[in-house]
This record gives sequence, structure tokens and C-alpha cells, in this order.
Amino acid sequence: MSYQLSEGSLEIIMNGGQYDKPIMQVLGSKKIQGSGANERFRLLVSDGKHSHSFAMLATQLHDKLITGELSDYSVVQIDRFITSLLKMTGKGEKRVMIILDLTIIAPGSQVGKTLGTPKTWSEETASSKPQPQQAPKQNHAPAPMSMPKPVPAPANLDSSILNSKMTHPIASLSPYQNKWVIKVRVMSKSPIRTWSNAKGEGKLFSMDLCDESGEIRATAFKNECDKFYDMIQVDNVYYISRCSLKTANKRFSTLKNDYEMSFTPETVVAECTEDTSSMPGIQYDFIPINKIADKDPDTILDVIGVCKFASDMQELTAKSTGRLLKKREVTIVDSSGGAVVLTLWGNEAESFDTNGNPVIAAKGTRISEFNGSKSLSCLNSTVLRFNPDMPEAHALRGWYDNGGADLDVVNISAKVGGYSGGSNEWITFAEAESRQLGSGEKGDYYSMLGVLTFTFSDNAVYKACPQEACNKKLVDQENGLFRCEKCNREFPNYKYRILLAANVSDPTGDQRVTAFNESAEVMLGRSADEIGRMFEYDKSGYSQLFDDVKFKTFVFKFRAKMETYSDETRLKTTVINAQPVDYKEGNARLLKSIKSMTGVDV
DNA sequence: CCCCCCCC
Repeated sequence: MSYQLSEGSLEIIMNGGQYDKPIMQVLGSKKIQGSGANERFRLLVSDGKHSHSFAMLATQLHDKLITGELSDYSVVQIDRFITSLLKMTGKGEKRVMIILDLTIIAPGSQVGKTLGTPKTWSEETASSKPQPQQAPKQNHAPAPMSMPKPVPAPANLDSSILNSKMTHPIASLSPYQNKWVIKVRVMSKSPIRTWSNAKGEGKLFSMDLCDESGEIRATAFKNECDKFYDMIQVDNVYYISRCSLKTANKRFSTLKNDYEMSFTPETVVAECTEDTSSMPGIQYDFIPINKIADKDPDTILDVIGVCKFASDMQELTAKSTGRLLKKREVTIVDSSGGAVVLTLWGNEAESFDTNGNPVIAAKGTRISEFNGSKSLSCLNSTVLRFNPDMPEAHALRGWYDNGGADLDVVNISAKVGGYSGGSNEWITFAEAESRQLGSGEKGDYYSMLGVLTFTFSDNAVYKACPQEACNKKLVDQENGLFRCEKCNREFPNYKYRILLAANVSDPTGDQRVTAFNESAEVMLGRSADEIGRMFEYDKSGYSQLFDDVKFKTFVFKFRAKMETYSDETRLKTTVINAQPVDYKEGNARLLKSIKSMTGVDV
């Protein structure tokens, strides 16, 4: 078996030229710094003619080396790379190649030897030769850069860096080398946050930056926070230089970078005003909503869905910190048939506009679990986009507007048992529907303020087994005796019980419900015994009773569950409890609700 | 230099 390496490609690349997907051989690898998360590997690669050891492996490819998939003598196709000129202390410049993506063509064990007789490539070799120029193509090479007017002061910029007409890839940044300019897109920007602890107090904001080679978080404290907060805008591209780098604490960052940066008083930021379309935008890795249920709590993920329902904004005080929080729960659906609640906080909760069922793309939301059901919660670093101009969003819009809106969905955030939210919160029929209450195995309970709009008097009362624990309907033997099939006994006596079918309405909808004896007695305002007697001896009083209760308001507790009768599955809602309204309590709830909707203290 | 990401 013979392998064809891209002879001469190294020379072109190391002189700053372009070469599309060169085939090279790995001859060695060396860990150059750190351990664990700080690991970085340098590779010795050969194109058969030359070899050089200034190739670095992007961190996301480390696994290939660690698992041995990539080893000495492996033949690889370098699918994506960038080169970067690094200033070496006292040694001029050195070009390094950062391998961003590769395909293994043959494992090292299979190749087993050095191909060709590569000579060590050196800077001298490079400078002694004319710069080979392949026709520019694709976007592999460092983009030629014309520096915009530096902001705020040109004197702050290292002119040698700027004049080098190149920028450094994020993947090449390290604490050991501070002369660089990066050209980055801002993926997200946190709100300004203040802190106060034993070491002092201050304020900060952080931003997540990306370029072709990777991503990194930058934080601006105190003066720099004030200086740059307004200038830095999400989605814009900036040239940034003179930050300090330190090891990132993986506990607090999910970015794929071993380092993070802090702005310093010397930091210079200049907006890139040229065409930035070649710069990567925000990269999403969307998970279908129905797959979220299988993921562990605290997983960070990207999701896109159509807003089917949004709660009003609520204000609440965090018990632990005493902080005033604003939150809004948005239920999103996608064509996977899943629905999930996404919780927005702060300004995003406040300004969210539910009109038109917007498509929401969210990058970096976190799964939270409460009372056994999962939902998504936004973090400060979460990127939210409403109706973004992207294929996934257009596809979802089309799906939703052409029937998707009416499809049944499984809401993975549906409450599992217990009263809704474990609280005595009053919800509406619309919310019950949106939360998919009743779709689970166990049935769901919720409370609401509802109006009894109709009660069905037919078959509302029946003669039940007189045994205390048995309420079975008796069969009239027509001989003065009544038979209970359950107790397998005949009785001369019976007790009346109510089984009431009714309609309940609220401002958002209505629902056919069934009420059993105790709650039906409350709704009708008479005992089952009285109602039974009226049924037997006072037909007009009996029907008047059912008329009289129309439009009475109650606080209901319902149990909702899907049930199937003769091949037809429908939501069955049972009255667990009905109580007359305590208007003092009811008004307190309304005031609270008005306050949360308007922010007005009433 | 932060490291909180909330609540039911």
C-alpha cells in the first residue's frame, strides 16, 4: 500500500500561502504545556519533502491523539487549518500551523514508517526562497487585514503587530505570549454585574468571542467594564489586543478553551468595519426538543422552537440572596413533537414579546429539574435570537404555520403529579392546555377560578350501595330490593349519591368536567340526600336547582388525565374539590397578579 | 479581581 503525500505543500503553507486539504504524515507529537485541561500538543508533520514541528493541534482534536487514533506515522488529510506568525522573544517571527480539523487516511500502525525522506524545514529555508503564491482561494489563509482607525488612541496599539497585516487565531493565544491582535465576533455579552466580598467590590461584564479557530471568554472589570460595555455589541466583529490571559476555570465556563482573558487598562478594542461575512457567526448545535428529556440536569445545550405559550412576567425575591428576580416561562415546541419550558430572566423576561408565536433560537441554555420534570433556563451567557434568519428557523415557521401549531406535543416540562407547581397557584385553562396537563401517566392536578356555566341534571343522582366503603350504583330488582354487584348483596335501603357532569369556563376557555358526590354537593348547594328526594318527589324543584347554580363562581381543584373510551381518547377532567370564592383571598391574588403584570404596586 | 445564573 502506498500513500501519496502532498509534496511541497508544507513549503507553501509555511510561507503563508494556501493549500487545499494537504495530505501529510505525522512523525511525532509532543506535549508542550500543562496537563489536563491545559494540555497542548505540537506535531511533527511531513509532506514527504519537508517536515516541521510547528504544527499545533486544536484542543478539540486532542482526543484523537490521546486515544491513539492519531499516532506516529499516521497519514492524514488536513481538512482545515490556519497559520499564524508568532513573535518569538529575541528570535524574530515564527509561523505556526494550527490544525483545526483532519481526517485520518491511514493509521500509523498500518503505515509503520516514514514516507519519503523529508528534510527539516526551517525559517532560513523559507526566507531564502521567493514567496510562493498560489491563487487565493477559500478561506484558509489569514484574511488580509486593513486595520480600522484604532480606538481610542493609535498610540496604544503595538504598531508592529498592526503592520504585520495579520491577526492571531484565538487557538494560538496563551499566557506566554502577549503580542497579538485577534479578530473576533462577539457571541454573547452578559449584563453588568456587581460584586462585593471580603476582597473588595467592583463590577464586571463578560463576553464570549469566537473566530475560525475557536472561542474564548473575556471579562472586563471596573474601569474597563464602564469603558467597553456600550461599545461591545453582540454579533459585531472587533480587533482586540493587549488583554491578559489566564487558565480558565472549567467549573464556570463551557467554552472550548483552556484560557480566558481579562481586559486591562492597556486593552485596545476596535470595531471591524470591513466585510465580516467570512467570520464565523454563532454556531448552534440544536437538540430536538423531545431528546431533552433524556439529558442530565445541568446539561448545557442549544435549542430552537416556536413559542406556543408564554406566561406573564413574574417578579419574585430569591430566598437565598434576597435579590429581586424577573422571570417568564416560555413554552416552545418543534417538529420533534416535544415541548419544553424555557425560563427567561431579567430584561429578557421583561421585554419578551409573545405576539406572532416567534421562533426562538437559544444557545447555551441549561437543563434544570424541579419536581421530577425538566425545563430549560437561560444563563447570562445564553444567546437568544427571535425569528433569526436561518434555515432551521424558517423551516420551523413553515411547520408551525402549516399545522404544527395544532399537533399534539409531549411537554417534557409537564408537572408530574401534585398540585400544579406544587403550589396553590391558580392557573387558566389556556395554561393548563399549554402545560399539557393531563398528558402524563399519573394525571395532573391544578387549581383555578372558574364559572359553572352548565350542569347536566339528567342522571345526576343515583341510588348507591348503603355500605359505608361502597358507592356502587345499585340495580333495582323491582321487588323492593336493590342489588350491589360489587358487594354481591341485595339491600332494602340505599343512599343517594351525585355524579355531576358540568361545564366550567374561565376567560381563556372551557372544559367539560365530572364532579363526584362531595364536590357536587358544594356546587349544587344541597346534600345528596336532599337532591335525591327532590329528584323523586319535586321534579320542578330539582330542575330549578340545576338552573340556579348556573354562573356561580368556584375555586376548583381539578385532576386532568387522558382516558380512552371505545377507541376515543380524550382529556378527562375531574373535580377534586370545589369551594365558594373567598373574596378577600381572591382579591389578594388578583392584586398580586396585576402587580406582576404591570409592575404597579396596587 | 467574578465564579451568581436565581423561583416554584
